[in-house]
Amino acid sequence: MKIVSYNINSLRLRLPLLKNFVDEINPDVICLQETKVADEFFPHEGVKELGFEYVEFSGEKSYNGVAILSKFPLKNTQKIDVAGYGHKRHISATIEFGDKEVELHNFYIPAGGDEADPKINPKFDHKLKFLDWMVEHFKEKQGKNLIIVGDFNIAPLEHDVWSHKQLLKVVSHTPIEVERLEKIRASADFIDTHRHFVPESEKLFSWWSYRGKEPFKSNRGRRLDHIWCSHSLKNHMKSVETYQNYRIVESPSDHVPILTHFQK
DNA sequence: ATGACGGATCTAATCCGA
Repeated sequence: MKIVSYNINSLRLRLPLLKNFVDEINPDVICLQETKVADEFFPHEGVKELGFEYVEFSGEKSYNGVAILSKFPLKNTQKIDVAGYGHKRHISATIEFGDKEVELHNFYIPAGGDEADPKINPKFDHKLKFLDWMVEHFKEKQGKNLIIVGDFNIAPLEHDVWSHKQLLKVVSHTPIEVERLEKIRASADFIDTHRHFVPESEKLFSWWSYRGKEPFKSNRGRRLDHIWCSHSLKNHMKSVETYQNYRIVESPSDHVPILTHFQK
């Protein structure tokens, strides 16, 4: 089972790009973030042409929005208004994987604004509340088969950013966020699937700013997108991919698709 | 490198991302 997480930054605009990706990679499940489309305008036809029979989504106009496209049935779909802000940033479903029932959660964690201080920056306060909610939520789910993916908007490790020193005070890499993320990871003993396969000493990015014409020239990227699984799936992990070339296609998202291949 | 870009929206100039 190939599971993809992709912050697509407008599903309708990038349907052709997504089609290319699906034709090239043939994933079984795609979790999208920043679909930027209200549910009544969801592009059903275009998505159907991608070849996914099971589609669930939770969107809003202009901002946020998440979706799961799957070749396997999606059961018990849930859309949670995390921390009560009314944003469409979560969708989950249960998928059968061999003899296991896997609970798949797709998150678009708030970016958090500019200032890493919840007292003066309501967006950072929102981000921390969102992360705290996740800690409590997954504490209750210990022992389940879990896969949680998405744009977490946090690059936790030194080599998840282009310059650890220069980004220590930049939202996405501040110690306060990184500690919260580690709490979530510990809450249900998750494995960071990409770092399971890619050594921590190796730079690994999934996002590059739109500013600057050639993102790989300076390579000032960050690893903001993640696929985690519970230990019960550890022996099923086969490989991971980060499709960096999708940052330099025509009209790219500022994020690239990432993939984890689980085998039965 | 706190924005030089890019997306969506009451198609102009504004909000937002990270």
